Amino acid sequence: MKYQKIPEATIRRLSRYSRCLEEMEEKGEKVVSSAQLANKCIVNAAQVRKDLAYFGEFGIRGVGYYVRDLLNNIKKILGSNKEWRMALIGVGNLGSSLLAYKDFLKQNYTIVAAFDIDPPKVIGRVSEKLGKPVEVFHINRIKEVTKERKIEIGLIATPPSEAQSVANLLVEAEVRGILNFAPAQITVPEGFVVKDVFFTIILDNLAYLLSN
Amino acid sequence: MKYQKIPEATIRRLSRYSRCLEEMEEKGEKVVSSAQLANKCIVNAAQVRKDLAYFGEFGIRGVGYYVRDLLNNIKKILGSNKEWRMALIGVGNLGSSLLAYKDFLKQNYTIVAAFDIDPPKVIGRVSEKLGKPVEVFHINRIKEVTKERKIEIGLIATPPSEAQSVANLLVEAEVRGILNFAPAQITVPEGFVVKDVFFTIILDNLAYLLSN
DNA sequence: GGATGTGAAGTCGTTCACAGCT
DNA sequence: AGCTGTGAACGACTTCACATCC
Repeated sequence: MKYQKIPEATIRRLSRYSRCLEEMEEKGEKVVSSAQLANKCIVNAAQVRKDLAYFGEFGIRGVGYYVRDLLNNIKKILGSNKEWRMALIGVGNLGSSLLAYKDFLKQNYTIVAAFDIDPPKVIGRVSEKLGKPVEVFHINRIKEVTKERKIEIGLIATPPSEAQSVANLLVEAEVRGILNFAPAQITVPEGFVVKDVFFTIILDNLAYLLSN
Repeated sequence: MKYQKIPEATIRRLSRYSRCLEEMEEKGEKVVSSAQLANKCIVNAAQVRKDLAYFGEFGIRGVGYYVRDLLNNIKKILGSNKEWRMALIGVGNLGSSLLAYKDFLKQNYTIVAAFDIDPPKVIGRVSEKLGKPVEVFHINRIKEVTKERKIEIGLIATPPSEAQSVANLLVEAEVRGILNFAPAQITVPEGFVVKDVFFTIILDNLAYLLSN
């Protein structure tokens, strides 16, 4: 198949297929058709096949897809087959919630360091994941520590007013991926990636749908 | 303008315009052009005008939009000009994070009750919002309490295995809006609305972009 | 003059329908 | 016979370009 630009929506769906396939594998199911998977994820069967076709041919005509193989392939595509090391910036209200909420992370995403402008005030807080506390450093050690701990993703959980300057620090430290929880528009240079998690937008969306 | 179906994306952008306009209003800016607003939200100026055009004519040709008027109009469209009363179901790890994270909510979204299968174990936990604790009820009182407290939105923060049955209870209690934090596919009847907040999907998306 | 509101064009994503394998 | 893989049709969203109005 010749190259095409891959829609964002396709990537999101792959993530959902991934979760469904994990469930199926646990149940011991060996083979799945695009129709079955589509049904489970509430999408169109052709959509499933097209999504997969962007990346190769993973199925067998007349049969379907081997659950385990497909799962492995999708994880490889998504990059979720590797360990991702993350830093949390801003250990306030939201930040410490994220540290405490161990299910926030699937196995392969780990917070390995945290930063704040006032680390002493928060030194007692820990992640419960694996029972291991997460060290909280002063924000001015961000470059040094991210290097040392091979951090690839930063979680911004500061007040919105600080979000852009924290993003700048992450860019300087060559942390290429940012998950932004602060309700502020932040911009980064080419080659860096920001994904926003704005509860407000989702709630407003819900409010709109409820109001008609 | 004749009726057209309104894209979801338009609604999400309105929410962003809303936040930008609030900032502008605080700064005392009176008038804004579609180009300025677009610039601030990183979208196309025609997009801004088209988004607004779905709902009416809010601008003045040759001038632009009055910040305050536009903001009020957008809030009215979104339904974010009213108070929304919410219930949290599942006061475990994630749930108590949501209770503790007061910035999670803008002024007009309030958690007014929480539910769990084991309320005594969590009775001590409170929301810090306005310093008022949030009462935790046993899940079997959900119908009664949502009625009494006029709850319109439910936040599902249970383990994924319980998400669908909790959704069923909310439907039965005529809570029409659901924000689902549990990584599980849930379905509801016509007339009800579910919005998912899946951190995993967003992280996988980030992982994909970083892996190319 | 200058910015809005909007039909038309363009781009992107989804669904259909069927050829091609197993 | 059955299900995948995919070109083509369709539909949805975005951007352009300009007529319209202040």
